[in-house]
Amino acid sequence: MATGQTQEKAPNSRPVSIQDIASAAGVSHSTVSRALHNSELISPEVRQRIQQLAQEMGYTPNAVAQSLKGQRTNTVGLVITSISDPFLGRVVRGIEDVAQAANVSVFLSISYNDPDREMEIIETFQRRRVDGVISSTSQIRGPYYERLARLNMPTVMINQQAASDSELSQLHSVDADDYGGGRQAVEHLIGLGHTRIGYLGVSSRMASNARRLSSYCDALTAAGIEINPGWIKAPPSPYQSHADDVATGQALLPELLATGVTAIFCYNDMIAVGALLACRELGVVVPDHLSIVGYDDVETARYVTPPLTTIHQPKLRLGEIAMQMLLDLLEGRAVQNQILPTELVVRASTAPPQ
Amino acid sequence: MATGQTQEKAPNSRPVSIQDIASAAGVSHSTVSRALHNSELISPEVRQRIQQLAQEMGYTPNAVAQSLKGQRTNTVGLVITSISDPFLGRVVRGIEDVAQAANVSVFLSISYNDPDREMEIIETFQRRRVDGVISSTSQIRGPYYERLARLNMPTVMINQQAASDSELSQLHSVDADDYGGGRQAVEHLIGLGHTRIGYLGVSSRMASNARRLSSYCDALTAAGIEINPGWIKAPPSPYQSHADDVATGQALLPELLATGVTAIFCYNDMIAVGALLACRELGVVVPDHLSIVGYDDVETARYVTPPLTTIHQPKLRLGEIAMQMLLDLLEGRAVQNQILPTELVVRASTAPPQ
DNA sequence: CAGTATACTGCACACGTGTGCATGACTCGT
DNA sequence: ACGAGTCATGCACACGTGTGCAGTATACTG
Repeated sequence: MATGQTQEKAPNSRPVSIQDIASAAGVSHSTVSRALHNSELISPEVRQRIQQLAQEMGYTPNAVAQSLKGQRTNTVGLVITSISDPFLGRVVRGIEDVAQAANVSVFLSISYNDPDREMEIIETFQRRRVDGVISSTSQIRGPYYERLARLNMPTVMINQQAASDSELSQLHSVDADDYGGGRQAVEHLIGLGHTRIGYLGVSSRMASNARRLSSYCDALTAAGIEINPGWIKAPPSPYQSHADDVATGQALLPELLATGVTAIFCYNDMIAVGALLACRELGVVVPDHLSIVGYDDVETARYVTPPLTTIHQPKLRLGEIAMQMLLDLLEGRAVQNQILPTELVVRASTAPPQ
Repeated sequence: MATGQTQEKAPNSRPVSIQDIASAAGVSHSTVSRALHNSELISPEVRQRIQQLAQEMGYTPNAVAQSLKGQRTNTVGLVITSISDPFLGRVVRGIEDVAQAANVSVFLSISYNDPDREMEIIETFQRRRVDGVISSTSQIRGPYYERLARLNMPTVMINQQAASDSELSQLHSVDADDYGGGRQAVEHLIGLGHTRIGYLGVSSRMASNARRLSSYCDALTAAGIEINPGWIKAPPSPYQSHADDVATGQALLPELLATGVTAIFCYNDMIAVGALLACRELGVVVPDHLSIVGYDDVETARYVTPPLTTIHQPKLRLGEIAMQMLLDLLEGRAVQNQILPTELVVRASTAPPQ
C-alpha cells in the first residue's frame, strides 16, 4: 500500500542528533558540533563532509538542547488582552516582524484582562525561560509589578507608561502620547466652534482613560470653557474584547446626548462606532446634529458611515519599537523609554455645530 | 541606596535549580525532584519541607530542561497569514483558549502569504521541537505539503480541506463548509427574486475561492439561470492583509455593476465592505439598487451601513476544534477531519430587486 | 635528527531534570 | 538476636548540545 515515500525515517523514530551524525562519520560529536558551526578548528575537508552528511540525514538542530546549554532561549513572551482587538493586531504584527528578523520566536498568550490569568501566563513564561516579556495588558498594578520585577526578566510594556511611575529597573515602556492625542482631538472640536463637548470613556483601562480625560479637561479649561461633570461618562463596563466597547458606546450615547452636547470625544474608535450605531437608531445625523471623534485610527474607522475622524496611533511602530527595545536589553544596551506622537485624522464625522 | 528589596537574588544570578534546593536541604537532587512531584517514595515530612523550601527560594521548574528530558515540549506552532485579519483573530482565540487550558504554549508566526517565509517558519518550529503545528495559510501547496509531511509532525490545517486531497497521514483538517455556505448565500439572493447575480472573488486564495465559486454556479444552474462569465470577477490581486481585500472590492465593483447585475455575492466581508464604499461613491443605494452578501460574518459586518447580510463561519469553534484535534493526535487518539456547517445571517444589505 | 610550533580531534564536563536500580536504615516476627 | 521485609534515599545515567583542555600527528625550524 504505502510505498515507502520517506524511507529515511521510521514513523516514530527520534530526530537525528549530532551524535547520530558522529557515528555515521566515524568522528566524535564534538567534531560534528564544531563542523556545523564552521569552526576553524576543524579541517575544511572534514567540515564539508560532515555538513553534507548532516544535510543528507535530514538533521535539524535541537533548539531545546541549545537553550539548555546556553543562557538564551531566543524566545519572548507576549501577553495581550484580546487578540481580536484591531488595535493590538497591528501592534502584534510589528512585534512579530522584528522578532522574526532577529530569529527569536514569540509565545502568544491572551489574558482577557483577567489579573489571575495574567499571573499564570507570566509564570508559564518564566518556566519556559523566555528571554523577555512584552506586555500590552492594561490591568496590571501594584502587586503585579513587584512580581514582575522579581522575576528578573527584561520587560517592555506598551501604552502603559509604567516605568515613569516606578523605580523598578526591569520595567521599560513605549507609549503613544495619550495626553497629546487627547488634546489634538478636543482642540479640533473646539476649533470647529463646539463649546458643549462630552467625553465617552471607560473605567476598565484606568491609566490611559485618565490621561485622555485629563487632556480633555485641560483643553476645555485652556479655551475658557467650564467643565460640566455631566458631560463625562466612564461607567464600570466589562472589557474582554472590543465588542464590549461597541456595546458601551451604544448604551451610553442617549444619556450623554440628553445633556445637550454637540460633540463627543470617545476613548477609542470602537466606542465611537457604538455611538454611531446609537445615533442611527435615534435618527441623529452625524456630523450635522452631532460631531464624533474617536481614538486609535483602527481600520474599521474608515469603513463606517460616516468615516470617523480620529486620533492615529502609530500601532505598527509601537510594536516594532517594543521588540527592538527588548532585543537591545538582551544585548545589554541601554534603552530609553519612548513616547510617540499621535496624529489627528480628519474624516467625515466632525463638522461645525449648527 | 537600593535597600535590598529582593535580597534573595543577586541581579544576574541564574534562577534556582533543584540542585540548589538539594544543597540547601542536605539531600540529593533526585529527592527534590521526587518531592516536588509528590512522589510516594519520599516521606511526607521531607516532602513538605522541600516543597516549602522551594517556595521560599522562589523556585520555578525549568521547562526547557523538562522538554529535553521528556519527549514532549508542550508547545505548538501556529502559522497564519495575517494577524489583523478579523477572521483569523477569532480563530486564534479559540486555539489559544484550548491550548491554555491544556497547559501548552503557542508559538505565533505570521507568513504574509509568502511561501519562502512559510518554509522558514516551519523550519524554526522543527528546531524548537514543537509537538505539532496548526496552519491557517491558504497558499501552501505541493512541495510544502511534502515538506510538512516529512517533518513527521502532527499538523492540523484550518479551512484547507487538505487531507481529503492528499494521502499524507500527518495532515488533518477542520473546515467550515465553503460549498454549503456559498449555496446558502446565492440561494438567499435567488429567493429574493434576483436573477442577475455577480460573483466578486479573489485569486490569491485559490482553493476556497474555487469552492465558493462552484457553489455559486451550481445554485444558479439549479435555479435554471444561465451563467454569464462576465458576472464572475476574480482578479489576480495581492493579499497580505484584509485591507487589500477592501481595495479589491472597491476597485472591481464599477465594472461588475456595468454588466447589469442586481445582486453580488462576495468572497468575504472585507471585499463586500470595499464594494459598499464604491457604491457610496457612485451614489448606488444598497440594498435598493443593489443587494450585497458577504462571507465570514466578521464583526465589522455589523458596523457598516447598511449592516451586511453574510454567511457566518464558526470561527471560534474552528480554532477550538483544531487545537483539540491536535491534542488528541498527541495523545495517540484517532481523529476525524471535520467540516462545520455555516449559517446565513440576514441583515440589511439585501432586498428584492426593484 | 631533535625540538618546537601548528593543526586537528577527542575526552570529559556542563546545562537542569527525571528515573531505574542499588543501597542503606529501620521494623517486625520468631 | 538474626533474617526478612519495607521504606526512604542516593547513585548514575540519559536527553542533545557546546566548549576548555589535553592529546596526537604532522610540519617546520635550526
